[in-house]
Amino acid sequence: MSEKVSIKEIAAKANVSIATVSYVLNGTRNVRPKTKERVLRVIEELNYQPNDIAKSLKSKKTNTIGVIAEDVTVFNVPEIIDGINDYADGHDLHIVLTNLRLHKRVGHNYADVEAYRKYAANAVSDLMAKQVEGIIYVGIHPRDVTGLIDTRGKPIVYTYCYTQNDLSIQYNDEQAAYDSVCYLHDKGHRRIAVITGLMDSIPSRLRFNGYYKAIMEHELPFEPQLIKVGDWGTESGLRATKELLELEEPPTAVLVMNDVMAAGTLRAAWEKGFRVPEDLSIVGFDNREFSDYLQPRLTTLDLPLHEMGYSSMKSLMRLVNGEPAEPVPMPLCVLLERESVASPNGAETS
Amino acid sequence: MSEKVSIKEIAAKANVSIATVSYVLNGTRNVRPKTKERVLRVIEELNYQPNDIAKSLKSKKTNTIGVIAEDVTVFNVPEIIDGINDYADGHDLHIVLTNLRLHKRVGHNYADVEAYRKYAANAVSDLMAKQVEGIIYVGIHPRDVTGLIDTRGKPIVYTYCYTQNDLSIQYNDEQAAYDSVCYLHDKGHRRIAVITGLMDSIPSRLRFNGYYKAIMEHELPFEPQLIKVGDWGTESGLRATKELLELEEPPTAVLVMNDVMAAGTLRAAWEKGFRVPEDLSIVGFDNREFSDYLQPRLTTLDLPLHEMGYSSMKSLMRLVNGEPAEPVPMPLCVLLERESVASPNGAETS
DNA sequence: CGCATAAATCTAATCGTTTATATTCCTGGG
DNA sequence: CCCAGGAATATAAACGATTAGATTTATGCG
Repeated sequence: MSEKVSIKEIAAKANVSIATVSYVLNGTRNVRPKTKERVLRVIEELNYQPNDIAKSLKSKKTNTIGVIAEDVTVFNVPEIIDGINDYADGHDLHIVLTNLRLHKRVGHNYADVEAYRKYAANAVSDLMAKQVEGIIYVGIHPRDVTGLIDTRGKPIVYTYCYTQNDLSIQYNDEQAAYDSVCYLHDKGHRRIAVITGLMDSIPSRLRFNGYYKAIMEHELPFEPQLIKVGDWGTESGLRATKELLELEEPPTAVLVMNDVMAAGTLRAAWEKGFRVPEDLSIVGFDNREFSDYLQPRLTTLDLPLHEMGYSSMKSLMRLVNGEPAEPVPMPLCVLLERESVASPNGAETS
Repeated sequence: MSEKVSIKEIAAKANVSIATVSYVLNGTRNVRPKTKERVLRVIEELNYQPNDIAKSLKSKKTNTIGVIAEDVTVFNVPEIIDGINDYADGHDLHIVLTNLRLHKRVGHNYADVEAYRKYAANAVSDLMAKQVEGIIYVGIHPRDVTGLIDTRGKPIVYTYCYTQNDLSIQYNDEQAAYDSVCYLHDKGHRRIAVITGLMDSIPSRLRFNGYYKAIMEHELPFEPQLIKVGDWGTESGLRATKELLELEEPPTAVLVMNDVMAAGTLRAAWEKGFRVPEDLSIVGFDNREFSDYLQPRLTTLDLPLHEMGYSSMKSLMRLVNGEPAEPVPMPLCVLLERESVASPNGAETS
């Protein structure tokens, strides 16, 4: 009912032209105070609500950006979206969210890019039709998605995944692994093992680089038997840890490349009769919520997800506004010290 | 560059009127095959992309609904959004997501409704301006939000929270608690304790109703010392459980009203030397992801979050289409049997 | 008081579609 | 071969705003 009030009705009732109404609405031009007040009153009376659709049509600006998430239910995505929203809120921007629902549609077979290229393509053309100003693509697992998406020249920024030709925001995996090995070294550890994720994944390799670099720099033993390859699952963490603890000379600390596997590590230690952190120190990765409920509470690396989202939006808006892309420093992980790390056998902190 | 092709350019190049182009695009009227083909070819050549903004302006339909989430980073929200998206995908609908970011803005003080009424109001008027067809409001904690939002007559459906005047989709808390007590009874348990959340929360009360009802129906002991009030936090679960286990006659099973507290229960049992499930059976609530990493893996109630989202959208679209609201059966939780429940002391399953 | 000039307001075109209505083009039967 | 009548297509008016440019109104100064 009150749906139908447009500036035309306002204009009629206030005895001015629609242009004048527009001027008072936007302050685009001077309007005599008397007139302005009159118009404002009518706007109030008629409970006028602006219509952004019409505005967008004329102005060719929608102040809307499209977010394509491969799967919003994956643990890191909501926090990234939160960061995107944070920026959007502060800049009068709106988000059209497209959820590809990859897990539900193609299971865990991310390698089969063709299978969901069409989902992405559909999402993109829908968003284009909606005249979004740009697109943010949120991958669920870090990997190279070059060529997955054609935006026909509209700005796009990727996050949590890699791409060759476009801007992509990803946290510094290598640095994080490096930092945590240094941290363990500082605590006095010398035999530091690592349990990786699947080695065909980019972050596994980057994190391993960080581990390797730190080991070399501190001239610590780099022994193949201290390197275990997991598959990101909790069972693999359990198995790998058991192998480590059965070594003649077991490590005193282990860097585990995600918290899920670290949960398995904890269990293995318990089963083998190793106390954590007294006999074995553990650093996890991801700061999953449950890592704080584990026993002991897990020391782990917090991912800068909010910052990634925020930063993606910021970069995207530069592109949207035609400014040149500027290099974005990689967001850093931060080590959360909780209870799963101690100095080994009464060794003193160096 | 190729941005600017509209049906006008198509019309010109194909030597037809814009109306004809529109007809072939929408199949609204018959078009001679020859003409149709010609138009289609030009569309292809010029790489025409439709403009939904213009379409919406004329047709007064945006096929867009607004989702207001109090906080997308809260564990249950993404799954609800996923359900919303699932419905949207199948019905050519789009989602404008507004994230109120309540945790970040007002901390955990949800009681201070006034503090975020303005956020909600802003979100609503933005969405109205964008001409969404309806709104879904996703609360973060189940509570009554009546009067929080004025949509000026546009359809709105609430989920995960309660409201007096509008439609609200919430799962069946009472039934879930009832079912799990019956399940424990079936397993042979007779002394069944409960650890509630804060008792000023609606789900705590509903779940307690379910517990009470089942206890009464099976004529089980209803003793005050078997009822512990927690605060949803893991520490409170730990404390409450210790008290239970220190009882002269401790319970053989306990229903814990969320998995976070249940993690504390597990820890308490371990500290007190009770084996789970041999000496103490535990049923949690929420099916948080980590409940599967606990030791033993936690038997818990899975929340029908996806269904709630899907169902909210379905109900909303009925309203949008002017159909009468129809009663929606409350989505049900489902008990996931894992490892934290067994029959007590060799008692046999009844 | 009259007029130049500045300030306020209005007119009308436009954005990219849809869709009544008008017009033109075919088709086939007499 | 003509014409009625239906099929195909074109014209033009919306939808609700913005914004040049035209027009009107107010202001100040000689």
